[in-house]
Amino acid sequence: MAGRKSPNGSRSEQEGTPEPRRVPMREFSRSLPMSLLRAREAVMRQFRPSLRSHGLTEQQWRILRALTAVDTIEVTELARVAFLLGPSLSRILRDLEARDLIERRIAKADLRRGEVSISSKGLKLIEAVAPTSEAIYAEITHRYGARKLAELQDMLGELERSLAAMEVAGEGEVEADE
Amino acid sequence: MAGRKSPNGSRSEQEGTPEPRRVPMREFSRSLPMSLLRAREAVMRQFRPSLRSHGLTEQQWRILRALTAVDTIEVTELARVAFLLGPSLSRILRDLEARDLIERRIAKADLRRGEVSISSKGLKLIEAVAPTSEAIYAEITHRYGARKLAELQDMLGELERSLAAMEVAGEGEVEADE
DNA sequence: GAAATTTGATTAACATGTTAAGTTATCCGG
DNA sequence: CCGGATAACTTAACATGTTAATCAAATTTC
Repeated sequence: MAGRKSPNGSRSEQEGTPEPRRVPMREFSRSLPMSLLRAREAVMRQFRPSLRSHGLTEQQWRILRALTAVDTIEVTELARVAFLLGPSLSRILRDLEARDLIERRIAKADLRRGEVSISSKGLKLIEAVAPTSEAIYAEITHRYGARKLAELQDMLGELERSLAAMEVAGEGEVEADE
Repeated sequence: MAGRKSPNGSRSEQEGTPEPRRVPMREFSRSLPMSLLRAREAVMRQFRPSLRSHGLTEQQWRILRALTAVDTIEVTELARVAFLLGPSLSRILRDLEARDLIERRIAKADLRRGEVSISSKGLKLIEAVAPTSEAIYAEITHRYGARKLAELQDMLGELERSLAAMEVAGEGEVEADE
Protein backbone atom coordinates (compact mmCIF):
# COMPACT_ATOMS: atom_id res chain seq x y z
CA MET A 1 0.00 0.00 0.00
CA ALA A 2 2.38 2.70 1.08
CA GLY A 3 4.98 3.70 -1.46
CA ARG A 4 8.34 2.39 -0.34
CA LYS A 5 8.44 -0.31 2.18
CA SER A 6 11.42 -2.41 1.36
CA PRO A 7 14.49 -0.41 2.35
CA ASN A 8 16.96 -3.07 1.46
CA GLY A 9 17.71 -2.39 -2.14
CA SER A 10 19.81 -5.46 -2.57
CA ARG A 11 16.97 -7.76 -1.70
CA SER A 12 14.79 -9.15 -4.42
CA GLU A 13 11.78 -9.34 -2.12
CA GLN A 14 8.59 -7.60 -2.98
CA GLU A 15 6.67 -5.87 -0.27
CA GLY A 16 3.58 -6.87 1.64
CA THR A 17 4.61 -10.27 2.95
CA PRO A 18 6.54 -10.20 6.24
CA GLU A 19 9.40 -12.03 4.62
CA PRO A 20 12.27 -12.85 6.94
CA ARG A 21 15.70 -11.92 5.69
CA ARG A 22 17.95 -14.81 4.83
CA VAL A 23 20.90 -14.40 7.08
CA PRO A 24 21.76 -17.94 8.02
CA MET A 25 22.12 -17.65 11.75
CA ARG A 26 20.88 -19.51 14.70
CA GLU A 27 17.38 -18.82 15.92
CA PHE A 28 17.98 -15.64 17.81
CA SER A 29 15.82 -16.16 20.88
CA ARG A 30 17.41 -19.54 21.51
CA SER A 31 21.00 -18.41 21.58
CA LEU A 32 22.97 -19.29 24.67
CA PRO A 33 23.56 -15.70 25.75
CA MET A 34 19.86 -14.94 25.50
CA SER A 35 18.92 -18.08 27.40
CA LEU A 36 21.30 -17.16 30.20
CA LEU A 37 20.16 -13.57 30.24
CA ARG A 38 16.50 -14.44 30.42
CA ALA A 39 17.04 -17.06 33.09
CA ARG A 40 19.05 -14.71 35.23
CA GLU A 41 16.54 -11.94 34.82
CA ALA A 42 13.74 -14.29 35.81
CA VAL A 43 15.65 -15.07 39.00
CA MET A 44 16.63 -11.52 39.85
CA ARG A 45 13.11 -10.29 39.26
CA GLN A 46 12.20 -12.25 42.36
CA PHE A 47 14.78 -10.59 44.56
CA ARG A 48 14.86 -7.01 43.36
CA PRO A 49 11.66 -5.79 45.06
CA SER A 50 12.84 -6.98 48.46
CA LEU A 51 16.32 -5.50 48.03
CA ARG A 52 14.88 -2.28 46.76
CA SER A 53 12.56 -1.98 49.73
CA HIS A 54 15.69 -1.95 51.85
CA GLY A 55 17.38 0.64 49.65
CA LEU A 56 19.84 -1.76 48.08
CA THR A 57 20.67 -2.58 44.51
CA GLU A 58 21.64 -6.01 43.44
CA GLN A 59 25.33 -5.10 43.29
CA GLN A 60 25.35 -3.34 46.64
CA TRP A 61 23.79 -6.44 48.12
CA ARG A 62 26.45 -8.63 46.53
CA ILE A 63 29.17 -6.54 48.08
CA LEU A 64 27.68 -6.51 51.55
CA ARG A 65 27.02 -10.21 51.31
CA ALA A 66 30.61 -10.87 50.36
CA LEU A 67 31.83 -8.74 53.23
CA THR A 68 29.89 -10.76 55.80
CA ALA A 69 32.05 -13.76 54.98
CA VAL A 70 35.33 -12.11 55.92
CA ASP A 71 36.82 -9.81 58.48
CA THR A 72 38.43 -7.51 55.97
CA ILE A 73 39.16 -7.88 52.30
CA GLU A 74 41.17 -5.98 49.76
CA VAL A 75 39.40 -4.12 47.00
CA THR A 76 40.74 -6.26 44.18
CA GLU A 77 39.80 -9.46 45.95
CA LEU A 78 36.36 -8.06 46.69
CA ALA A 79 35.89 -7.28 43.01
CA ARG A 80 36.74 -10.86 42.22
CA VAL A 81 34.33 -12.51 44.65
CA ALA A 82 31.49 -10.06 44.07
CA PHE A 83 32.13 -10.34 40.33
CA LEU A 84 32.25 -6.62 39.69
CA LEU A 85 34.63 -4.60 37.59
CA GLY A 86 36.96 -2.23 39.36
CA PRO A 87 35.30 0.98 38.28
CA SER A 88 31.86 -0.21 39.34
CA LEU A 89 33.21 -1.33 42.67
CA SER A 90 34.97 1.97 43.26
CA ARG A 91 31.76 3.91 42.78
CA ILE A 92 29.68 1.58 44.90
CA LEU A 93 32.20 1.52 47.74
CA ARG A 94 32.22 5.31 47.78
CA ASP A 95 28.45 5.25 48.15
CA LEU A 96 28.35 2.48 50.74
CA GLU A 97 31.00 4.23 52.79
CA ALA A 98 29.03 7.47 52.67
CA ARG A 99 26.04 5.55 54.00
CA ASP A 100 28.19 4.06 56.76
CA LEU A 101 27.45 0.54 55.64
CA ILE A 102 31.12 -0.28 55.21
CA GLU A 103 34.47 0.95 56.49
CA ARG A 104 37.74 1.29 54.67
CA ARG A 105 41.32 1.89 55.52
CA ILE A 106 44.61 1.74 53.75
CA ALA A 107 46.89 -1.25 54.14
CA LYS A 108 49.92 -0.44 56.25
CA ALA A 109 52.18 -2.68 54.27
CA ASP A 110 51.13 -1.43 50.83
CA LEU A 111 49.70 2.05 50.61
CA ARG A 112 48.10 1.31 47.26
CA ARG A 113 45.79 -1.28 48.68
CA GLY A 114 42.49 -0.58 50.37
CA GLU A 115 40.99 -2.83 52.99
CA VAL A 116 37.26 -2.99 53.28
CA SER A 117 35.00 -4.37 55.98
CA ILE A 118 31.32 -4.24 56.76
CA SER A 119 30.15 -1.94 59.53
CA SER A 120 27.78 -2.91 62.29
CA LYS A 121 25.13 -0.87 60.54
CA GLY A 122 25.77 -2.80 57.35
CA LEU A 123 25.59 -6.03 59.27
CA LYS A 124 22.22 -5.08 60.69
CA LEU A 125 20.96 -4.31 57.22
CA ILE A 126 22.11 -7.70 55.98
CA GLU A 127 20.38 -9.37 58.85
CA ALA A 128 17.20 -7.49 58.03
CA VAL A 129 17.21 -8.52 54.39
CA ALA A 130 18.52 -12.05 54.69
CA PRO A 131 15.32 -13.77 55.89
CA THR A 132 13.29 -12.61 52.91
CA SER A 133 16.09 -13.43 50.49
CA GLU A 134 16.46 -16.88 51.93
CA ALA A 135 12.73 -17.43 51.73
CA ILE A 136 12.70 -16.45 48.08
CA TYR A 137 15.64 -18.68 47.37
CA ALA A 138 13.92 -21.55 49.12
CA GLU A 139 10.80 -20.98 47.07
CA ILE A 140 12.80 -21.01 43.85
CA THR A 141 14.54 -24.19 44.93
CA HIS A 142 11.22 -25.77 45.73
CA ARG A 143 9.57 -24.80 42.48
CA TYR A 144 12.43 -25.84 40.27
CA GLY A 145 13.57 -28.78 42.31
CA ALA A 146 16.63 -28.96 44.52
CA ARG A 147 18.11 -31.82 42.53
CA LYS A 148 17.67 -30.07 39.23
CA LEU A 149 18.97 -26.82 40.62
CA ALA A 150 22.18 -28.46 41.76
CA GLU A 151 22.55 -30.07 38.37
CA LEU A 152 22.00 -26.75 36.62
CA GLN A 153 24.69 -25.11 38.71
CA ASP A 154 27.09 -27.92 37.92
CA MET A 155 26.45 -27.46 34.23
CA LEU A 156 26.92 -23.72 34.48
CA GLY A 157 30.19 -24.23 36.28
CA GLU A 158 31.40 -26.59 33.63
CA LEU A 159 30.41 -24.12 30.93
CA GLU A 160 32.57 -21.55 32.67
CA ARG A 161 35.50 -23.90 32.77
CA SER A 162 35.05 -24.84 29.13
CA LEU A 163 35.17 -21.22 28.09
CA ALA A 164 38.00 -20.27 30.37
CA ALA A 165 40.21 -22.38 28.13
CA MET A 166 39.10 -20.34 25.12
CA GLU A 167 40.10 -17.05 26.66
CA VAL A 168 43.67 -17.21 25.45
CA ALA A 169 43.33 -19.80 22.74
CA GLY A 170 41.65 -17.35 20.40
CA GLU A 171 44.11 -14.56 20.99
CA GLY A 172 46.49 -15.60 18.24
CA GLU A 173 43.80 -16.21 15.67
CA VAL A 174 45.09 -13.38 13.53
CA GLU A 175 48.74 -13.33 14.35
CA ALA A 176 49.21 -17.06 14.30
CA ASP A 177 52.23 -16.90 16.58
CA GLU A 178 52.37 -13.67 18.50
CA MET B 1 46.58 6.62 60.05
CA ALA B 2 47.42 3.17 61.32
CA GLY B 3 45.73 3.55 64.68
CA ARG B 4 42.41 1.68 64.80
CA LYS B 5 41.76 -1.44 62.88
CA SER B 6 38.69 -3.18 64.26
CA PRO B 7 35.75 -1.02 63.23
CA ASN B 8 33.01 -3.34 64.32
CA GLY B 9 32.47 -2.47 67.92
CA SER B 10 29.81 -5.10 68.39
CA ARG B 11 32.13 -7.88 67.38
CA SER B 12 34.22 -9.58 70.00
CA GLU B 13 36.90 -10.44 67.49
CA GLN B 14 40.39 -9.26 67.96
CA GLU B 15 42.34 -8.21 64.97
CA GLY B 16 44.73 -10.25 62.92
CA THR B 17 42.64 -13.32 62.36
CA PRO B 18 40.45 -13.19 59.24
CA GLU B 19 37.38 -14.35 61.13
CA PRO B 20 34.24 -14.75 59.03
CA ARG B 21 31.05 -13.20 60.34
CA ARG B 22 28.30 -15.57 61.29
CA VAL B 23 25.41 -14.73 59.05
CA PRO B 24 23.85 -18.03 58.12
CA MET B 25 23.39 -17.69 54.41
CA ARG B 26 24.09 -19.77 51.43
CA GLU B 27 27.63 -19.82 50.16
CA PHE B 28 27.69 -16.59 48.27
CA SER B 29 29.68 -17.56 45.23
CA ARG B 30 27.44 -20.54 44.58
CA SER B 31 24.15 -18.71 44.52
CA LEU B 32 22.06 -19.19 41.43
CA PRO B 33 22.20 -15.55 40.34
CA MET B 34 25.98 -15.56 40.59
CA SER B 35 26.26 -18.81 38.68
CA LEU B 36 24.12 -17.46 35.90
CA LEU B 37 25.97 -14.17 35.85
CA ARG B 38 29.37 -15.76 35.66
CA ALA B 39 28.31 -18.22 32.99
CA ARG B 40 26.81 -15.50 30.85
CA GLU B 41 29.83 -13.31 31.27
CA ALA B 42 32.10 -16.19 30.28
CA VAL B 43 30.07 -16.56 27.10
CA MET B 44 29.85 -12.88 26.23
CA ARG B 45 33.53 -12.39 26.83
CA GLN B 46 34.04 -14.49 23.73
CA PHE B 47 31.83 -12.35 21.53
CA ARG B 48 32.49 -8.83 22.72
CA PRO B 49 35.86 -8.28 21.02
CA SER B 50 34.47 -9.21 17.62
CA LEU B 51 31.36 -7.08 18.06
CA ARG B 52 33.42 -4.21 19.33
CA SER B 53 35.76 -4.38 16.36
CA HIS B 54 32.70 -3.74 14.22
CA GLY B 55 31.56 -0.86 16.40
CA LEU B 56 28.67 -2.72 17.99
CA THR B 57 27.68 -3.33 21.55
CA GLU B 58 26.02 -6.50 22.63
CA GLN B 59 22.62 -4.84 22.77
CA GLN B 60 22.96 -3.13 19.42
CA TRP B 61 23.84 -6.49 17.95
CA ARG B 62 20.80 -8.10 19.56
CA ILE B 63 18.57 -5.49 17.99
CA LEU B 64 20.04 -5.79 14.52
CA ARG B 65 19.94 -9.55 14.78
CA ALA B 66 16.28 -9.46 15.73
CA LEU B 67 15.53 -7.13 12.84
CA THR B 68 17.01 -9.49 10.28
CA ALA B 69 14.29 -11.99 11.10
CA VAL B 70 11.43 -9.72 10.14
CA ASP B 71 10.45 -7.17 7.55
CA THR B 72 9.32 -4.59 10.06
CA ILE B 73 8.52 -4.76 13.75
CA GLU B 74 6.94 -2.47 16.28
CA VAL B 75 9.07 -1.03 19.04
CA THR B 76 7.28 -2.83 21.85
CA GLU B 77 7.56 -6.16 20.10
CA LEU B 78 11.21 -5.50 19.37
CA ALA B 79 11.81 -4.82 23.05
CA ARG B 80 10.25 -8.16 23.83
CA VAL B 81 12.26 -10.26 21.41
CA ALA B 82 15.57 -8.43 22.01
CA PHE B 83 14.88 -8.57 25.75
CA LEU B 84 15.50 -4.90 26.37
CA LEU B 85 13.60 -2.42 28.46
CA GLY B 86 11.76 0.37 26.69
CA PRO B 87 14.07 3.18 27.76
CA SER B 88 17.20 1.31 26.71
CA LEU B 89 15.65 0.46 23.39
CA SER B 90 14.60 4.06 22.78
CA ARG B 91 18.14 5.29 23.24
CA ILE B 92 19.70 2.58 21.14
CA LEU B 93 17.23 3.02 18.29
CA ARG B 94 17.99 6.72 18.25
CA ASP B 95 21.67 5.91 17.87
CA LEU B 96 21.21 3.15 15.29
CA GLU B 97 18.97 5.40 13.24
CA ALA B 98 21.54 8.19 13.35
CA ARG B 99 24.08 5.70 12.02
CA ASP B 100 21.68 4.65 9.27
CA LEU B 101 21.72 1.06 10.41
CA ILE B 102 17.95 0.99 10.83
CA GLU B 103 14.92 2.85 9.51
CA ARG B 104 11.81 3.91 11.33
CA ARG B 105 8.44 5.21 10.46
CA ILE B 106 5.21 5.81 12.24
CA ALA B 107 2.38 3.35 11.84
CA LYS B 108 -0.37 4.78 9.72
CA ALA B 109 -3.08 3.09 11.69
CA ASP B 110 -1.82 4.13 15.13
CA LEU B 111 0.35 7.22 15.33
CA ARG B 112 1.72 6.16 18.70
CA ARG B 113 3.43 3.10 17.31
CA GLY B 114 6.79 3.09 15.63
CA GLU B 115 7.77 0.56 13.02
CA VAL B 116 11.40 -0.38 12.75
CA SER B 117 13.32 -2.22 10.05
CA ILE B 118 16.94 -2.85 9.29
CA SER B 119 18.57 -0.85 6.51
CA SER B 120 20.71 -2.28 3.77
CA LYS B 121 23.71 -0.81 5.53
CA GLY B 122 22.67 -2.56 8.71
CA LEU B 123 22.22 -5.78 6.81
CA LYS B 124 25.69 -5.52 5.39
CA LEU B 125 27.07 -5.01 8.85
CA ILE B 126 25.27 -8.09 10.10
CA GLU B 127 26.64 -10.09 7.23
CA ALA B 128 30.13 -8.89 8.05
CA VAL B 129 29.89 -9.88 11.70
CA ALA B 130 27.90 -13.08 11.39
CA PRO B 131 30.70 -15.40 10.22
CA THR B 132 32.92 -14.66 13.21
CA SER B 133 30.00 -14.90 15.60
CA GLU B 134 28.96 -18.20 14.17
CA ALA B 135 32.50 -19.49 14.38
CA ILE B 136 32.71 -18.53 18.03
CA TYR B 137 29.37 -20.11 18.73
CA ALA B 138 30.48 -23.27 16.99
CA GLU B 139 33.65 -23.35 19.06
CA ILE B 140 31.67 -22.96 22.26
CA THR B 141 29.34 -25.73 21.18
CA HIS B 142 32.26 -27.95 20.38
CA ARG B 143 34.06 -27.32 23.64
CA TYR B 144 31.04 -27.74 25.84
CA GLY B 145 29.34 -30.41 23.80
CA ALA B 146 26.29 -29.98 21.59
CA ARG B 147 24.28 -32.47 23.58
CA LYS B 148 25.06 -30.83 26.87
CA LEU B 149 24.44 -27.38 25.47
CA ALA B 150 20.97 -28.33 24.34
CA GLU B 151 20.27 -29.83 27.73
CA LEU B 152 21.48 -26.69 29.46
CA GLN B 153 19.19 -24.55 27.37
CA ASP B 154 16.27 -26.81 28.17
CA MET B 155 16.98 -26.48 31.86
CA LEU B 156 17.28 -22.71 31.60
CA GLY B 157 13.98 -22.57 29.80
CA GLU B 158 12.32 -24.63 32.47
CA LEU B 159 13.78 -22.40 35.15
CA GLU B 160 12.19 -19.45 33.43
CA ARG B 161 8.84 -21.16 33.33
CA SER B 162 9.10 -22.17 36.98
CA LEU B 163 9.72 -18.61 38.02
CA ALA B 164 7.13 -17.10 35.73
CA ALA B 165 4.55 -18.66 38.01
CA MET B 166 6.05 -16.91 41.01
CA GLU B 167 5.73 -13.47 39.52
CA VAL B 168 2.23 -12.82 40.78
CA ALA B 169 2.01 -15.46 43.45
CA GLY B 170 4.26 -13.54 45.83
CA GLU B 171 2.51 -10.21 45.45
CA GLY B 172 0.37 -10.50 48.56
CA GLU B 173 3.15 -11.76 50.79
CA VAL B 174 3.76 -8.42 52.45
CA GLU B 175 0.27 -7.33 53.37
CA ALA B 176 -0.33 -10.54 55.23
CA ASP B 177 1.51 -9.31 58.30
CA GLU B 178 2.97 -5.90 57.73
C1' DG C 1 69.53 4.02 44.05
C1' DA C 2 67.18 6.70 40.23
C1' DA C 3 64.63 5.65 36.03
C1' DA C 4 61.51 2.55 33.90
C1' DT C 5 57.98 -0.69 34.58
C1' DT C 6 54.33 -2.80 36.93
C1' DT C 7 50.49 -2.86 40.14
C1' DG C 8 46.22 -1.27 42.85
C1' DA C 9 42.84 1.77 42.68
C1' DT C 10 40.27 5.61 40.98
C1' DT C 11 38.46 8.76 37.43
C1' DA C 12 36.61 9.68 32.88
C1' DA C 13 33.51 8.88 29.19
C1' DC C 14 30.06 6.58 27.04
C1' DA C 15 26.35 2.81 26.83
C1' DT C 16 22.86 0.25 29.17
C1' DG C 17 19.74 -1.21 33.34
C1' DT C 18 16.01 0.38 36.09
C1' DT C 19 12.23 2.99 37.83
C1' DA C 20 9.44 7.09 37.56
C1' DA C 21 7.48 10.81 35.08
C1' DG C 22 6.05 12.97 30.91
C1' DT C 23 3.84 13.16 25.95
C1' DT C 24 0.93 12.18 22.55
C1' DA C 25 -2.52 9.27 20.62
C1' DT C 26 -6.52 5.77 21.30
C1' DC C 27 -10.10 4.01 23.51
C1' DC C 28 -14.30 4.24 26.11
C1' DG C 29 -18.18 5.37 28.85
C1' DG C 30 -21.55 8.91 29.33
C1' DC D 1 -18.36 14.46 21.15
C1' DC D 2 -15.91 15.02 25.45
C1' DG D 3 -13.16 14.02 29.22
C1' DG D 4 -11.04 10.33 31.87
C1' DA D 5 -8.52 6.11 31.43
C1' DT D 6 -5.07 3.40 28.59
C1' DA D 7 -1.49 2.56 25.66
C1' DA D 8 3.01 3.36 23.28
C1' DC D 9 6.80 5.52 23.50
C1' DT D 10 10.13 8.86 25.16
C1' DT D 11 12.74 11.56 28.80
C1' DA D 12 14.70 11.99 33.06
C1' DA D 13 17.54 10.57 36.77
C1' DC D 14 20.41 7.64 38.95
C1' DA D 15 23.20 3.16 39.18
C1' DT D 16 26.07 -0.06 36.86
C1' DG D 17 28.82 -2.16 32.72
C1' DT D 18 32.79 -1.41 29.97
C1' DT D 19 37.04 0.32 28.22
C1' DA D 20 40.64 3.70 28.45
C1' DA D 21 43.27 6.96 30.91
C1' DT D 22 45.22 8.59 35.17
C1' DC D 23 47.77 8.51 39.56
C1' DA D 24 50.25 7.10 43.27
C1' DA D 25 52.92 3.44 45.26
C1' DA D 26 55.69 -0.61 44.80
C1' DT D 27 58.88 -3.47 42.09
C1' DT D 28 62.30 -4.23 38.79
C1' DT D 29 66.22 -2.97 36.12
C1' DC D 30 70.44 -1.10 35.01
